[in-house]
Amino acid sequence: MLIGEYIHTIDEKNRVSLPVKFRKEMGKKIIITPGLGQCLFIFTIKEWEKVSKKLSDADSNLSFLKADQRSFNRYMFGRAAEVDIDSIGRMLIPEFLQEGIRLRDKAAIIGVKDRVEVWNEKAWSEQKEKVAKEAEQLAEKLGNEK
Amino acid sequence: MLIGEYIHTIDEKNRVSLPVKFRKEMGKKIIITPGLGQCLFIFTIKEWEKVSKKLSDADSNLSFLKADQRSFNRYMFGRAAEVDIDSIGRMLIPEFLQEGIRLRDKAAIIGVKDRVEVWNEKAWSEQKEKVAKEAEQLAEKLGNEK
DNA sequence: TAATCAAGTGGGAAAAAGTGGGAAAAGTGT
DNA sequence: ACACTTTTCCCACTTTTTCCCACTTGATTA
Repeated sequence: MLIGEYIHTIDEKNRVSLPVKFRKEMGKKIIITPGLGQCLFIFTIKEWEKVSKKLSDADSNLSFLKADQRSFNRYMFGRAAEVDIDSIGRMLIPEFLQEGIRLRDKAAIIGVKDRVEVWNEKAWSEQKEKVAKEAEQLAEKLGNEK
Repeated sequence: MLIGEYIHTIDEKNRVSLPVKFRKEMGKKIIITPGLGQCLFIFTIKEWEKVSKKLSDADSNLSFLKADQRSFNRYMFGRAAEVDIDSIGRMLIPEFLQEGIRLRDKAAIIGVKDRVEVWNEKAWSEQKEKVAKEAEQLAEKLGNEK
């Protein structure tokens, strides 16, 4: 399971180390897409197959209008990139994906169960702060449902 | 069953001894997450599997499409850590988890039935004091209702 | 009360992880 | 075909983490 938070450098050649704890699970090839919220998603090939299938399936539980569906898919597929992990565990993040989330210098790399997210470090700490309060209430609710 | 209170040092390398009484039950690998209130939760792997299942939406591979679910999963999984217990029974608490509860110097380690909690020592003694009063009132109330 | 043992604490050395950069390879345009 | 840029691959340095050993403290018992 992919969990935890890591702050890594994005260097001049657009490379970022994938945290060691994620490497085994992610394999040698990954898919990077624009995420929802100010981040990127990273999927394993396997996970991406599941996700992309669902996304492109018009009858899925997504109640999108066809036009919306199309443009949403265009967005996800059009910007998705297949990326190799180099011999020492770094991935190369295409510049067109960096722009969207203002990535530079330091990136926060977050494990979220079966995907990885990449954030601008600052945006991540703001996100955390924002969610902290809501999360506690939500968690309490979940806890009570036991 | 995990019970009792222990005050241990958190050293410069972010290590804390797990009380001997907890070691057998916790095993060699644990999961640390932000808790409810000013503390961290420590789960056994087994317990975490239960908890994480409940947290994630079991019916949908696309739980990331829902904004609330997304932020909540991010918060819980992103701030969870799988941690090894070293050969003499210490665990390493990631700094990003320490920040949230202002952990430093002395930590209170509390057994709470099937999980362990970690508190800033001071926060814990305040918490105790607060609960003690409430408990007294509650007991009195219960007594009167007889 | 000294010796012994168990639990907890601290720190040095080795190993691993992360970062940076040079050189070879591939791609592009003239 | 050549010069020039971009990408890829690999090596080397630095920092962090892990592993292991040893000391301290406090309880136990002979």
